[in-house]
Amino acid sequence: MKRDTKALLLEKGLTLMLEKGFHNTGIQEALKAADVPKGSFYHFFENKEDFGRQVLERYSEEGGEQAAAVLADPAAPPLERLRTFFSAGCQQSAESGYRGGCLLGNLTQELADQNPEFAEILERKWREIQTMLANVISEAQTSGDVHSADDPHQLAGFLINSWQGAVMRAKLTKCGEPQEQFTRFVFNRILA
Amino acid sequence: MKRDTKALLLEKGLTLMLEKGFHNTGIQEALKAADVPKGSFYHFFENKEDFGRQVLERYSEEGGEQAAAVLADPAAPPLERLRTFFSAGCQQSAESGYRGGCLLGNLTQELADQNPEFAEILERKWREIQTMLANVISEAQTSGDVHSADDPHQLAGFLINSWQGAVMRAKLTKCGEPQEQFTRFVFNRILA
DNA sequence: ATAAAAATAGACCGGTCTGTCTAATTTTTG
DNA sequence: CAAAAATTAGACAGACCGGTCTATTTTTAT
Repeated sequence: MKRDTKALLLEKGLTLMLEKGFHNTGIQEALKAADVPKGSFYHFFENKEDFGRQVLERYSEEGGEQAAAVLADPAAPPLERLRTFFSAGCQQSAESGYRGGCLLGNLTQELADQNPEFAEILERKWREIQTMLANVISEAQTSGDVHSADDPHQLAGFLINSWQGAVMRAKLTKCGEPQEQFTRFVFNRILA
Repeated sequence: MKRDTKALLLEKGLTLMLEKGFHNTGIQEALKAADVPKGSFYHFFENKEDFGRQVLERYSEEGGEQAAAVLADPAAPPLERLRTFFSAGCQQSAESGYRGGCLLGNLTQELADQNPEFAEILERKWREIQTMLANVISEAQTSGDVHSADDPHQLAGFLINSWQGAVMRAKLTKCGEPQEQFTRFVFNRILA
């Protein structure tokens, strides 16, 4: 039984695309990192775009599961789940040395204007997260943990967009301050 | 008297890099757009990185002047200046058809992990904006327009990062909602 | 065991990339 | 006007890009 070549390629591709972006990541580069010949690549993937799509799919599935495990956890009160969600993000950024950031954010910035099909996928992913957040906010509102009477979906949109801005700035400054600042303002001034 | 070739190249380069990013913009492409031969490019610029730096410099100088004109306008009360600043951003995004976004944000996302020298320049630019915002916030606090007693520089950081997240999402959805949402939450829930 | 299918292997193609080089031309300056 | 400097001109180089193609090897199914 041998190692799954396709999964290995997706894994290496994820690492590379996270740090270097889509255009600046070469197929040969991923191939070399995985020690796999070119023939295999075009056996498993149609072309580079297909590869990128699958890398994104894999990333967002994994991230989505993680997020769902936190945000839909019935054992914790909704506001605490929100805190856990964002502090997990802070932790992950720190663990990676503030490199790479968020693939969803990176590809959005790079491809939103360049590739309509990709853009559609990306927007769908954002909405998935936004919906998860909106549900928790809604719960927190009915439970009284959150006093803001804002529309949950709008508030969720504001949070996820703002958060992404903080992640980007953290990638630039290589420190946790932007994300921690975000957390502080959100939980002390907006929710709460 | 002939048109300044260097300025023309920078102009075309800005347009291209705004929409396509740094790596995905070719020198030949900019040359063709400006109808200028290659010899001129390497006469005016050391290399592609130098070109990118100068494009960024030109963009941020112009943007900085615009921002300063609004944020440091002694004729308007500080809170109103803040409103004007962000609503001008909304308007510019709309006018461009939500294409391109913000060069500072785009290059940050693309180059933060790739080019330390570039990263340093970018962070300096962000801090310039952040400082301008912090000054207005500070004014608004002492004038009583803003009740939040948060540290102006931290609040300014939160605002500019969040705003950038909204700009990115707007570029993806091709609509003004993210930025308008940002404005609503900031002025109704955080300031005010 | 054997036929069919899946996966591996890498040479090769046309195109594009950044960057170099020499020469011609234009502009400026003494 | 002439010498010097600035600019324009574009062929060329070498590397790398995504993608194709044929052949071989490995695995699976009968």
